Amino acid sequence: MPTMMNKKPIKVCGNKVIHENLVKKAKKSMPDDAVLYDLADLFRVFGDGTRIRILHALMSSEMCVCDISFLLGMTESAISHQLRVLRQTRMVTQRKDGRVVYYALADNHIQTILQCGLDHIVE
Amino acid sequence: MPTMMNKKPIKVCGNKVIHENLVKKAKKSMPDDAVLYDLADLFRVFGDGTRIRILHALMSSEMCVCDISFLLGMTESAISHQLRVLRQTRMVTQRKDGRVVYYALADNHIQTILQCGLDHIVE
DNA sequence: ATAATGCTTGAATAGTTGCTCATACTTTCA
DNA sequence: TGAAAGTATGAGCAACTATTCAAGCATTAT
Repeated sequence: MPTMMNKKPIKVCGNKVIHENLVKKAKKSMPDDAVLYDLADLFRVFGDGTRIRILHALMSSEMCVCDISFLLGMTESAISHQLRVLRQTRMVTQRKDGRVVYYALADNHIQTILQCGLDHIVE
Repeated sequence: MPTMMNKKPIKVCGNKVIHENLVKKAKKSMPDDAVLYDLADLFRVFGDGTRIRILHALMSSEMCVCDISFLLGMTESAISHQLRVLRQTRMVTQRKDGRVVYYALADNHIQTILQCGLDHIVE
């Protein structure tokens, strides 16, 4: 299905070839830039190997910083820094018990998005 | 539902508190690191405002570089650079017609993932 | 041919990011 | 009270990234 038939390029916008109708249509269907930037921010948090592994680990069960640190073979400091990012973006929640802090996935949207991506990876 | 009941911290791994059973369970359910890093790479591509807007625009219809450039109010060079990233990660496809190059979403997984994220944004 | 158009590309640069290291905070235990 | 355990945090640095700028390529028009 050729989308472009009888849509000849026409001159607009200072010597640029533009398909006016396509651009208008696209513009109409686009959410506010703010929404799309928020969306990018969301995906950016998932866009790091350490954070993805933390999130996947928490799918199994809540865990403390030590557990995650041991599981991923990384320093507690590095994990704590990433947990902060996940906390600030409300992807995980904290529960303090004595001096141990347990982290858990904030809601099941997180799992859904992760699974969504995994489905694409495995083709 | 307290996940942690009767799971007292035990000493493992050089003076660290570890919930051995939880860590083992998490480790079993974790895909290979390679898979999770690929997943992170996938999300990282979505994790940029310009690329997200390009992808969303292409949900409406295929478009040429000029169109996208005009729609997003950015230089063709900047758009072209990002399109390269999207091309290399097989998220968009090219179709050349004369000196105009039309880009389109590579497959509908892309839309699915985008929608998945949008659902989370709007709560 | 020559010029113009649409797009691509490499280098340069400013901004961002993830980890390390040292330090500090909080809670428990002796 | 002091020490230790678990975690958090700020500074610093190396690695990465997105855009700009200038140049180049391919195709069409003159």
